[in-house]
Amino acid sequence: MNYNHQKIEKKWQAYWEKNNFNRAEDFSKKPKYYCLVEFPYPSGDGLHMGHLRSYTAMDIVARKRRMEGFNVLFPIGWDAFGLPTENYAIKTGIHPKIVTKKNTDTFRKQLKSLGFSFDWDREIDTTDPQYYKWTQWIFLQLYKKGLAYKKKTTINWCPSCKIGLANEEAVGGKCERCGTPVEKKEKEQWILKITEYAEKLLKDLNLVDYWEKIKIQQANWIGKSEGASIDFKIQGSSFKIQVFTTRPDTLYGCTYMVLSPEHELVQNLKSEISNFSEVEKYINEAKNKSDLQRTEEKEKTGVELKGIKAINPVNGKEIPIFAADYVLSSYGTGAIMAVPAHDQRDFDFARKFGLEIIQVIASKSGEKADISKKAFEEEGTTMNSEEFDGMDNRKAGELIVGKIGAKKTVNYKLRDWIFSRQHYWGEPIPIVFCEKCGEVPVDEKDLPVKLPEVKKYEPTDTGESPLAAIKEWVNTKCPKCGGPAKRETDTMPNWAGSSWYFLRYIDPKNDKSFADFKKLEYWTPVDWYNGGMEHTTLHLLYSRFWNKFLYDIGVVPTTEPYKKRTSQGMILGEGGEKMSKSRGNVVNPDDLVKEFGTDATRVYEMFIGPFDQAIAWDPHGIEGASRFLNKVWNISQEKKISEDVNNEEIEKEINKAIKKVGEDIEMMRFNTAVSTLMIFINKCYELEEIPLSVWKKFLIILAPFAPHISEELWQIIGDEKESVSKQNWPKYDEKLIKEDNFDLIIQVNGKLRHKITTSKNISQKEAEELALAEEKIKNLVRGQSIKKIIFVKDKLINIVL
RNA sequence: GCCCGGGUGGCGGAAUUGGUAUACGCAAAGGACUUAAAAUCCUUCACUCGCAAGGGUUUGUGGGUUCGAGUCCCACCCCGGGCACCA
Repeated sequence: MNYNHQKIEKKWQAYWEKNNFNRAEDFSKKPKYYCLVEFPYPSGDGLHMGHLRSYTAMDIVARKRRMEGFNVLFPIGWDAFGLPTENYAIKTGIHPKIVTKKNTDTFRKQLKSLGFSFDWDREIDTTDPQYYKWTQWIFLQLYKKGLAYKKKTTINWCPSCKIGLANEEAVGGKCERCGTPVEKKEKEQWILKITEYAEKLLKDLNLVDYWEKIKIQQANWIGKSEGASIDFKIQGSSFKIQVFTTRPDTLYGCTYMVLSPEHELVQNLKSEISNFSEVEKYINEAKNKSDLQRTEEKEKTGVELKGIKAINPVNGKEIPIFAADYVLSSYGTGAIMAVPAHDQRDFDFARKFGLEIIQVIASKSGEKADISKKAFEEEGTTMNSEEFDGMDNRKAGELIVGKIGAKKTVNYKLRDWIFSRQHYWGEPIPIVFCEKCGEVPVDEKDLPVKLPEVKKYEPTDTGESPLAAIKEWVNTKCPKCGGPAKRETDTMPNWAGSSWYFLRYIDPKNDKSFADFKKLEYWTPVDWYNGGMEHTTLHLLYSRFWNKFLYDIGVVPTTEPYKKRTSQGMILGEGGEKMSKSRGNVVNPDDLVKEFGTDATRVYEMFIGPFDQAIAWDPHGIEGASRFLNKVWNISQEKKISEDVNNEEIEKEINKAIKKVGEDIEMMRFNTAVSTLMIFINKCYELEEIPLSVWKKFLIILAPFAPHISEELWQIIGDEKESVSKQNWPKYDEKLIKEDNFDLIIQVNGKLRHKITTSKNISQKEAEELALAEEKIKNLVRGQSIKKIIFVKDKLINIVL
């Protein structure tokens, strides 16, 4: 018989909600536990399977923590600013606010139908002016500390959509929306100085318990490299070229220099450069190249700056200077010392332009590494380096830095965060421009700067935000002098609201500050944060940065926002491809809930495979989860479950299951936790009678996975007043888990030949006697001499002939 | 190119420190119940030789260490993810 999941699930969801089961209590005497999942972007498509995987996992953790006696905060909200909503508004003319409202209503209904134990009293929405008021407030604090500044930079420009795109919106050099190759355009942009925190963001990874791969990805993104800053004089000029290098040991092999096309020295030296028109032509070509073209090009290009020479500081040699776009203006000093013998890119360039290649590092063994076909980039022993010859190259590097009086420096790949977007549906940046006073921040008491009502959301031809067209909004008064001023019309990126949302959950209705400090002290840091791997670099880094900044100005109590970070793998479509509408392989959670029930959906989501790996959806797989729950139901209907029943065997099994399921949840090995529950139920199925205490323990450990059916069956037992969710997580008895007997494996020459059940703790001698007494083993050993015997206690005996 | 993962039956996957490979689930086949179907229950199910008892082979490929390797070491191949002219 199948149980009626629809009826049961609705019943208990209503019960939990009515009785405030999931409410987190500020300042409770219980120990606190803050479980966090990434809040969804409420798209028109509704919840997808990825949300389910992450939310189910953390819901299991949250429910287990409550049973363990913690005061749990498990909140949810909406990261609702974003392009799809804006695009929809452009297409339909419906205000993004209305679209957002509709979508969040759908999401809320879906999330509730799945029985997630969120504290709905703390629901937040980044597009709510009462929320983004504080996003703007944080921006102003950054501004006041000089961490937000305006600068002309090249942005990604989509000529078809006529809009500036963030790097993350220019996927593979193409516009995310229309696929047109992205061009470059110069524009004044707001930028946040995240690089100021590069070292802290890197170093403090030691303070947190993130999965190792997440730490590695963060560290790679920050990309610290240590080296030296070296000045090269320009012959007959007061200008110098400063370079950053990680290989000062190769300085004797530096045979030319390269400036990035955008380097200011190229312009400064205009009058000295004899072929300037040629140089200018090259620079303009480079500028107009898209990122796509620039990376697709295999051949190196460049042009020599004729008429000027640089001087290698270590030996006074004159060397030529080039401008080439393989040198990036955005990393280091935008200029390099080129060592073609020991850097493949320089090697390629030198070959093309017929430049000198001097080998200065030999391989460790001393022989000259072959540099006829490619550069030798490994460590080794110095050569052609005057007094530094024959040394370990790293040591020589130190000495060379000393000789020329260069400085040791550090560089990061991490770039400052471009914070401006030319969109409507984002937080307005709270700055005005006064004719007299210049750039002036909006007064904090005037926050929020609300988005104005508009009729059209199309971007303008000039690349400005649609807000620029709203004259009555743009024209304002200067907060300083009261004179005429204009508002900043750019808005903030999506990442803004999500950089601090975990703080707002702590005090979501506060209108005096973004959150009360005492409450922050009680709840922070987030104890466990789970989310997608795709947010490891940007979102995770941005929110760590904001939290660190807020810590530094004394408004949050912890330097790191998240104690622990884990990540779920993607749920793929049936064939192992990404789920997408165009492929038609999207699985809708609503259908699953309707057909199989929430509990079965949750159980299968967890059983489907290792949590951190990508897994293809199997439409039949969920039937297994559904059958399992039906079995659980049927046991409660058909078997005798009573206090009068005793069964040591099943007692042992439940203790094993408690241990395994508990440990598996902590390690996010949900698939084996579910399999443990299944094994236990299969054992019960063979019995006629089950001890009541055992059955109760089972329902408790089942509850985090399948909370609805567990509640119903708990109620059917009828002798407990409180819900199963209010029970204590059971303890297992180590003594009961221990087996008295075990299967002794008997191997001959390492091959399994026989096994016998015997009592634990037998000695090697006893085991030998047992093994050699077996007829089968006797036959195998007969006529040969025993060389040695390996004995592993309580496991095996191996007879080597 | 670099950095992370991963490769085990027809499929998703299990397998503490090296110690019974293939748990659990799906699919499949046979059977029971049923007028029939669904549901449920029972049985079989890595490959292979054999009537059977029993034997041989097997964790991407090739080597190695070991009494013993899915697990450790070396080389290589393939797949997924991230970064990518970062000096």
